[in-house]
Amino acid sequence: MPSPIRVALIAGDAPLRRACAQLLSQTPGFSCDAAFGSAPSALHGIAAAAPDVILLEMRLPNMSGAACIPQLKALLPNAKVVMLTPTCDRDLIFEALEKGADGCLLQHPPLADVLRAIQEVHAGGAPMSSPIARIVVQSFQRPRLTPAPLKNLTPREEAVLRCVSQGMVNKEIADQLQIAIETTRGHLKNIYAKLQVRSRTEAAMKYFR
Amino acid sequence: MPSPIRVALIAGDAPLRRACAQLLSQTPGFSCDAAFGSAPSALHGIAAAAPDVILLEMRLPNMSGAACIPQLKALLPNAKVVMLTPTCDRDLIFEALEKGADGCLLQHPPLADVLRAIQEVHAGGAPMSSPIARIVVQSFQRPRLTPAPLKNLTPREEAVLRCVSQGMVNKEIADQLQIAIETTRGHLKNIYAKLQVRSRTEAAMKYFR
DNA sequence: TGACTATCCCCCCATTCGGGGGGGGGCGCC
DNA sequence: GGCGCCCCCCCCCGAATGGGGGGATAGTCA
Repeated sequence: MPSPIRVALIAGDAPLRRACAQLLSQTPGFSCDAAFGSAPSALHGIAAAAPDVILLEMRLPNMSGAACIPQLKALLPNAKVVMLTPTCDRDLIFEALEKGADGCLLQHPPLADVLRAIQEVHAGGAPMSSPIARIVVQSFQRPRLTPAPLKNLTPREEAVLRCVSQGMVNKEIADQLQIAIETTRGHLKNIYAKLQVRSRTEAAMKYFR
Repeated sequence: MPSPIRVALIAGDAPLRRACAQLLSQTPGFSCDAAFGSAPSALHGIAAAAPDVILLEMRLPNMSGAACIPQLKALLPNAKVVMLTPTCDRDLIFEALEKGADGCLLQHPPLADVLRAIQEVHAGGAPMSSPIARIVVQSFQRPRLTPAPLKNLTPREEAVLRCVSQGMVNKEIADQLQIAIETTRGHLKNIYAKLQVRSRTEAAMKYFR
């Protein structure tokens, strides 16, 4: 029989913490080795518990849960971090993932799912509650939702704009595209008009938003 | 009893197609209304089947599966698309998600998971096989590997740069930050030096890489 | 055939930009 | 107290930019 998955809890919400701890202690294959109510106490004591998986509540007193992920990862490079979020707030989720969270669950509804999520993250997966997974997947689609407004650019104009977005000046663009500087400027004027902007920087930002 | 989830299959791999179709037909709550071996035949006949969920193999003869997602979505705006991918190729996965896939499964191992994935995607989730979810989550972490090079900017310089990246000209930045134009220019000079760039556009692109 | 568009090139002109100087005052550190 | 850094302001100057004209060629489409 494999050794249990060692889990640590960091949650300001005491009932949640107790419920998780109890669940983990009572379920074969899991052990709850540490539970903390705040980020500082966790950062101070968690190394001793050496957990495989850390359940981390997003909203902690004094400190965002996401903010302490890097420090947790520094202390325990091999531990997996699963966030518990009260809401589907995009910014919250993205911040946590960017900081290095390995999974992200809604903390409200089914605590039973937590067990499967722990197994999954421990096995190298990235468990996410359905609504969160949806948000994450949609974040890939958004960049493509607005190709139309600048798709009325002609191929040549697009090429010019691509050069602009690489920081080239008009002369460099002209050389690159083998055209006269005046032609480059002509294309740029059209681009500005079509994109409703006044400067190359604005155009570049629209191109690479 | 709810009506079954109507599923359509698009897969060049005949054994896979047969296995899925059989599984779906035999499981209560699901129905397999259409199965196609290629993208063109699917695009031609799928509207009649009006599926709720489309299982789409990534590698199709003549055409990438991802490439036909937009057309499928155009034909059936409410249908959810779940990709079946033979490998964990990053580019393949990201392409599919960007084109509008709602979920992504490894096609090899457990066909049983397909049923849960169909339910999940139909309920508004975004089912992903563990390794794929992991890749997706990790894609959020990489962008943060390079915040340092421009973190040596002072707070004021960062504010100026943020304004620049919104397309503002020096005068507007000065007004916004309540400073003189010459001060704005001074900050900009420092920013260019620190970021090793020669123009506001280049700086803006580095800021919002 | 004419209308339309994309692509290319040229002119002028006022403004802005980038790069180079020069200051000052404030704050923290050694 | 000196030193470094940040923040603020000013000068000059040449080049780049944006906005306004103009026109030429070629291809598509009705």
